[in-house]
Amino acid sequence: MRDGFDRASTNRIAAQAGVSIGSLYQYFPSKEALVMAVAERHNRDLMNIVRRALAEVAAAPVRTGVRTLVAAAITAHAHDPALHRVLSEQTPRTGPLAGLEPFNREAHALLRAYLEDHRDELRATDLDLAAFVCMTSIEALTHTAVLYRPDVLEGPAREPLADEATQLVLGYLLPS
Amino acid sequence: MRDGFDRASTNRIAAQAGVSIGSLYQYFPSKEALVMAVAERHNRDLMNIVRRALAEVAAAPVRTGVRTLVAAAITAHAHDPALHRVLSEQTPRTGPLAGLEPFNREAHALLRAYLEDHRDELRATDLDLAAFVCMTSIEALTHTAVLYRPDVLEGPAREPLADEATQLVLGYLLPS
DNA sequence: CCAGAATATGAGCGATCGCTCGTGTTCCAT
DNA sequence: ATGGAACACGAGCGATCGCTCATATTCTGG
Repeated sequence: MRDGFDRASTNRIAAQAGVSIGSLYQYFPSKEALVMAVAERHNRDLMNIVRRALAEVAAAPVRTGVRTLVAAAITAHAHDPALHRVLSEQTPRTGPLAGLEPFNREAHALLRAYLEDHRDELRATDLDLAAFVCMTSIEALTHTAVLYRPDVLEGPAREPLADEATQLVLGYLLPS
Repeated sequence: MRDGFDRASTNRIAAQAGVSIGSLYQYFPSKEALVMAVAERHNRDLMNIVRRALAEVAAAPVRTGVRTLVAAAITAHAHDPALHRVLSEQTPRTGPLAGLEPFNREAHALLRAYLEDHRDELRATDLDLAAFVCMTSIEALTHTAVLYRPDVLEGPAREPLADEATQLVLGYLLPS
């Protein structure tokens, strides 16, 4: 039964970190604060990858930009996958840890801004909805692939999944 | 901190069910078994929806069939969303509850079989990968929408999300 | 009506949790 | 060298967990 957050008891965390629980509680007022600190650092790392990628493609057309964004999503998910899995699958959206939501919000807002800058290349009109569809699809594909299907990340083609995800999103965004 | 499985203590479950814990443990040998029973019933319900939808579209072309499959995915996710969220987000993929994976496996296999029956309509060649991409995308879109974006399920258009998801998948599957 | 089987009950056991606090140790200005 | 601030320590508190078991209640065939 116990897994994720609950497997990480404060005593175990302290032992693993090589300090006593007493010391641990001098730096973090509660287990919740400790988890928040870990989660926020992780999310900051991820957002840096996302922001850098979006800045990099800001001037690039959607047709080539999406590929870069997909690659960035894979890179982001490959960054400490075990931690990412626990945080994304076990963080309650309600309750004291709900503050992690802004990460998704910002990524969504940034992607929407990029799409709006390139709206003349796109088929869709509701760019908020389009950004939601792209974000969710890319996130799910890379997330699932990194955690459960590492085989599709390095196949006969160099990166089959990245190619497919790019196809998926471009076929959706661009006019046919 | 406590949420999901851990918020549901055996004593609370028993009280909520209107029986004593003693009685509860006459029917389920452990909390794990109880959770498994709940999860299996839920997954059976979902698989029935998926199987029925795939049987219904078996002879239909991809262009019209995908829309039905997307609708089925939304229906499935709308079936007890709170339970679905706990099961899908908090069930550890490793450990004693790992037995829930076959659900995804079967759905993936069924979709792949459908795609193979219609391979002459499709652009892709690796239908296993294509099934993975479609499953993951549709699942993520409907899952996220039902749980966190109910607004995109009933907008100005009758079902904006269903339309977008169908566009996404068809644009990916069909030759341009 | 009754014996025994089947079922229901909940106090409480041992384990584990997050966390406290009295104590020991290290460091540095004087 | 010394006194005090800052830091580290871990035994153990109170709460809660999953679960047991001695006991009470209900059902059923003769």
